[in-house]
Amino acid sequence: MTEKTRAREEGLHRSDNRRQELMAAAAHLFNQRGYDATSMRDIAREAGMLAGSMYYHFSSKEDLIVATYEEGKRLISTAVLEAIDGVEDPWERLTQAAVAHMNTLFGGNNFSILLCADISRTAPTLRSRLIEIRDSYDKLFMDLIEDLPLAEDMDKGLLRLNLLGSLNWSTSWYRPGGQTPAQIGAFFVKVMRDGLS
Amino acid sequence: MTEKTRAREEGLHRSDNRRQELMAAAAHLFNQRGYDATSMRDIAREAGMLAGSMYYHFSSKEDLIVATYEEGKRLISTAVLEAIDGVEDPWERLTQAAVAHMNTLFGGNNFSILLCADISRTAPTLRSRLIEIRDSYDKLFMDLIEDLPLAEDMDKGLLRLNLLGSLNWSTSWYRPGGQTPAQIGAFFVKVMRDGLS
DNA sequence: GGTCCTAACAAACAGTTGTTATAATGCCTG
DNA sequence: CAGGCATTATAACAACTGTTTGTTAGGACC
Repeated sequence: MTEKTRAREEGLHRSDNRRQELMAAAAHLFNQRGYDATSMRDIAREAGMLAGSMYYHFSSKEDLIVATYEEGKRLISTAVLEAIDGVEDPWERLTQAAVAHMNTLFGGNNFSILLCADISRTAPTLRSRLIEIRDSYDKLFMDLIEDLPLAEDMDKGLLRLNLLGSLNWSTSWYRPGGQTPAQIGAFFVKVMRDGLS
Repeated sequence: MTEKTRAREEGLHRSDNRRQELMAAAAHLFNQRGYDATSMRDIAREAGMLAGSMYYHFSSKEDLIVATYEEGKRLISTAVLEAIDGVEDPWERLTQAAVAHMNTLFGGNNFSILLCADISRTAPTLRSRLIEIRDSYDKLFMDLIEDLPLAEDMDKGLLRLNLLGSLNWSTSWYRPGGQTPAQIGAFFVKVMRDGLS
């Protein structure tokens, strides 16, 4: 009663909970099998409803995909921004960003890791929506690299792709047990800064 | 006549040509849309035959996928081995390998680039077959990095993942017009060697 | 108490999927 | 010319796809 009322006052309906549950189920399956191999029925089953019922919450599979992707961007953006807040040294900022990036990816949240999946093979209409979301996240790293004290002619766009490539590729090989995600992130930045020789 | 005869003597049938054509069509579509979104009918149409007829050449879609993947590994392995042949300096060997890697990926061959697709979301039985193939290619780079003059406690496995991550991730963003694939490959190795500061 | 909104079920839609069995073609050899 | 084999076409299969529709139960609100 009172709970319902409070929820209502905050503009939340019961459907917002179920919506979140659907997104969680979807993100989980998307990570496990990919977008194509995950059917609406699979997602619905994991969330405890039937496929048709999902269309009350999401008007299409594409919209559901975009919603999970956007949630992933929201979570990882927040984490990175918090991590660099107050840090002054440009290299330290990049390091902390990479660490937060990795910690978020492998911290158990099923959403952010979706941002690291290759989307170049998805359907064009979906792809363009996802690209826009990810670009807005990548911009964070672009700014961090822009602030580094580098030679004038250094290709900073290529540097960003260099680092994000290493970091994101980790989603295809990382398994718990060895180096922690934070160590891996810091290591990649350190190698980029200091080199090996 | 004589051509046919010679082909026959070498154990080649007409089907070997068609098999290659099917693999080429498959690789092209796999790159464009991914494995799941590419149907056997799509591949057959591009090769000028009907879906059912493909099963004379490949006993399943999975086998066709594995065949294209393996062909990709064969091509890029050959290119890298040729590139480092005779080169002595360890860093130069790694550089030449990275350059050959990139040149092969973006050199118009539709097979090798398949090796850079994330396969962690494919069906388990297929995945294990693909992993085996790619591992045998990655080993080339493992050896190259093993030969670098590095500190004793340096994690060389992580270095390989660092470099291959950057290189392979390029398949998700590279477009002709800017730096050439060769320049990108050499740049990533140079950054790893010398750092930025 | 009647009305509307929320949320879900149940069933079906038309189209696509990988795959198979069978039949037809066409070329090479004898 | 005949026989056989290599290669393709044809047609169908069961299962699955995203989505739509009609319906229903339960609260909330006037």
